[in-house]
Amino acid sequence: MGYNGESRKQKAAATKQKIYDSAEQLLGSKDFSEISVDSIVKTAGVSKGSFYVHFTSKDALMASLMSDHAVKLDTDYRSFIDCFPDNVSAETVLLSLIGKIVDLMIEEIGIDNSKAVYKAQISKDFDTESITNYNREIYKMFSDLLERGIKRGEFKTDLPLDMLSRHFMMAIRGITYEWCIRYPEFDYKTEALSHFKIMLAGLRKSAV
Amino acid sequence: MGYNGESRKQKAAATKQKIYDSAEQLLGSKDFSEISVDSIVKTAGVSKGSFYVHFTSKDALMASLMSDHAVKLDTDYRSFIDCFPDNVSAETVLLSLIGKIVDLMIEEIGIDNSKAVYKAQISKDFDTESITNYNREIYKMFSDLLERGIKRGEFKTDLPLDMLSRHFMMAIRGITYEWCIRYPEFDYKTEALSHFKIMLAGLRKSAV
Amino acid sequence: MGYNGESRKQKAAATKQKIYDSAEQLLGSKDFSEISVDSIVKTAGVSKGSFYVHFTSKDALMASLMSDHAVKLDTDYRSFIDCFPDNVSAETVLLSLIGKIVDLMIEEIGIDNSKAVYKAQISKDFDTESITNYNREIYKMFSDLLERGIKRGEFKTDLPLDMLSRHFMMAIRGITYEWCIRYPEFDYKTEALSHFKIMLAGLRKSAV
Amino acid sequence: MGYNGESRKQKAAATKQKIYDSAEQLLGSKDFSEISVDSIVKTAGVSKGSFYVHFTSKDALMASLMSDHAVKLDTDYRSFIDCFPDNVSAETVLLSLIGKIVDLMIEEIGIDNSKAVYKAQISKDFDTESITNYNREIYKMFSDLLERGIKRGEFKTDLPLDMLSRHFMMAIRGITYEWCIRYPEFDYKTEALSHFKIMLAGLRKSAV
DNA sequence: CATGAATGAGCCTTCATTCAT
DNA sequence: TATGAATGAAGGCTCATTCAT
Repeated sequence: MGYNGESRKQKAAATKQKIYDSAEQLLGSKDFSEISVDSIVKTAGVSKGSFYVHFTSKDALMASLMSDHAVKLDTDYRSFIDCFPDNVSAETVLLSLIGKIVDLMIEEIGIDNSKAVYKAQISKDFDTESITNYNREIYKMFSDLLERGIKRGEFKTDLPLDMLSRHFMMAIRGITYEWCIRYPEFDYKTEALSHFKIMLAGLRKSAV
Repeated sequence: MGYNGESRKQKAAATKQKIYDSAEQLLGSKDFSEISVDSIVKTAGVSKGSFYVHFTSKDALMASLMSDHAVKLDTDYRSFIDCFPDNVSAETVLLSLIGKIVDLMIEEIGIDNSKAVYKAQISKDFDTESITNYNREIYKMFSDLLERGIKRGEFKTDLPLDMLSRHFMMAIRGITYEWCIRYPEFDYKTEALSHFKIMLAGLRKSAV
Repeated sequence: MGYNGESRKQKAAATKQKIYDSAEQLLGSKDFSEISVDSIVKTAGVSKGSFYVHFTSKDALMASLMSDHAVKLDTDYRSFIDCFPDNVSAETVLLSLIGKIVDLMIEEIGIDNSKAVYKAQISKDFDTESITNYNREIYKMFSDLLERGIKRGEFKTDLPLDMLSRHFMMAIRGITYEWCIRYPEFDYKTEALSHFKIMLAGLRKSAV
Repeated sequence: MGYNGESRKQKAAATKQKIYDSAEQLLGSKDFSEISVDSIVKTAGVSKGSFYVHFTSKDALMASLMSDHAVKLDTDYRSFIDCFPDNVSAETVLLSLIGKIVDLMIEEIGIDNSKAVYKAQISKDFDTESITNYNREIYKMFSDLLERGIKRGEFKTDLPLDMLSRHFMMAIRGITYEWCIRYPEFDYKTEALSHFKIMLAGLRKSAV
């Protein structure tokens, strides 16, 4: 019986994962509102009833999906930043982080999920709290690096730190949005680096 | 009879406008795909049949909505730019244009239509040609002003003009997106001006 | 004023005719239930209101259409029959009539109207009295010719005249139905003549 | 659980049958295009959603309806023919087959389904492949019997076998069509037998 | 846990008809 | 007569969700 229970748990987890994976896969080629529970369970090869055993609703699944990505990204970013020695300039680390963000967006998230996220945030299709939290984390990283740069005299600015970070957030978002709507012609990484070079130049000898 | 004919036409136009306005209003609180023709005609207080008398489809109405705004904005921007005397610095005009864009977004388009537009572009729910045209126009204005600034020696940069303009487009988009998802807490105009001051500073004594 | 009244009448008649012609034209390429009043008035270039000025309903127009064809055909058949001299054998006239019927079906009615008629009779889409009358007329012609043939000793049969005529009606109908569903591969005329040769042979030396 | 599963399947099958039967029933009094899914489910006493659980579309249901009848008829005809001893004349078997066809049309198919079939074939409302197959089967039976008759010297004819069979098909169709539009006054069986007696007489001592 | 039949509101669109002008 | 805007009932179909087994 104990064994049986274990087996059932494993099976249940497997079922949940199958649904999860299928949803992610479908989200790749379609829009949130275009994906039906039917299509998810069909792709997963499970019954519709199973879906509602593991997820309270379609929205809940989507929110869960987002959350997982966000957590993964947070971890990746943090460990990326932590690898830089202290003597590296804030500007260098910031540009590296931009590059890393772009890399992960392309490789980990993918264009379709990115679109989904950007749409979701605007239309509040489902709970986007996890995304918001995730943004807060990136925001904090920008903030830390900018603070370090200011303390070291790399940057000069009259703007408060949180506003400055927000500008960085908005910039990366603008570029990513452009990527979403101009894909695949848009050279995401080149544009991002180029864009932030302008911004960082504006901070170096600031007249703001 | 001439008068009567006029009266009927007026009534018809009024009906069309009612539908139009209702759609715009609903687009505020909801997503395009969440708005039903039913809800539009109910809000407008007309029959569903009337909807299809005046618009060939739901998509057509939405496209029409977008197009009208775009045309109006183009005109406004152009006449705004043309008002500046030649001796005004490109930086001043650029910052003024940013301010003007923000003003029009807030007053003419409104937060809800803005959301709709941003979503529409990502999901290609319907024909976004008018939006594309509109963007092309703003892009051209940025390009013209930046070119003038470079010729006059205000800006120094190694970047080609079209890339520079694109960075401006992306920046304004990033800020507007932020406004869309942070409304009403977000101070759209202040953030926009502040942001572009950084970017323009980055162009003034360029190390890019 | 008198002239004016005349002019209006003419105009009205013209409008009616335009509607009429358009309906006929559309009936050529589409099915009765697939033709909308909208499409008719659009083709005719008149308003929808006009349609209901001249026809009480869509059904009424269709019935009228059928009736006109039927009357025209009746006249054609009768005058065709009357052209034969008395000394021509009944069999010859009968076969000629079959040929004539086929010719008129192909040239005057057309495959699409034929289909429409055959469908209409079964589903009673609209008033088919005119068709029934038309059939009665053909029936009468068959009856007359068969009677003549029997009187002259061409045919021998125990069957009553009306039953015999009905068999002819059914046969021509079966062949026409086949034409309707096998068009354009089906050789209507050849098949029809061949079919009736068998039937007439069955009457010549009857064991029925 | 095994039993329960069976019970569920049975219930599902019952629902499908209810929908099926309702469609058949409605097809009696109305035209295919006049029957709505709404009316079917209302008659069946199930939800509209259920309809689409069991049938992929309205067309699919209709095609299924046709197909089932056709398969049943094919089987019936064949076993009927096979019962005759070899020494029975082809004419006798042919007339018996006509009688059998009429019997089955009246008892198994019914006037309403017959109408539906005849309409369907003309308007190609839905997939009529099953009907075509069914016709092919009857056609083959006619062909086999006629061939036997010719070989035995019962029939003499210059016409090729396939044309002869087609004439039989057209004849039975013409009579059935008459039944469809003259029901209930029309004596289907009597007329059919009488008709084919004429045709067979025409083949016995052929002058064709 | 797993199943999948059942639900019914909702979707966009079409259409014959009416009626004020 | 002529117009065409207005109507609202259908139309076929989808879909997230429930629940008995």
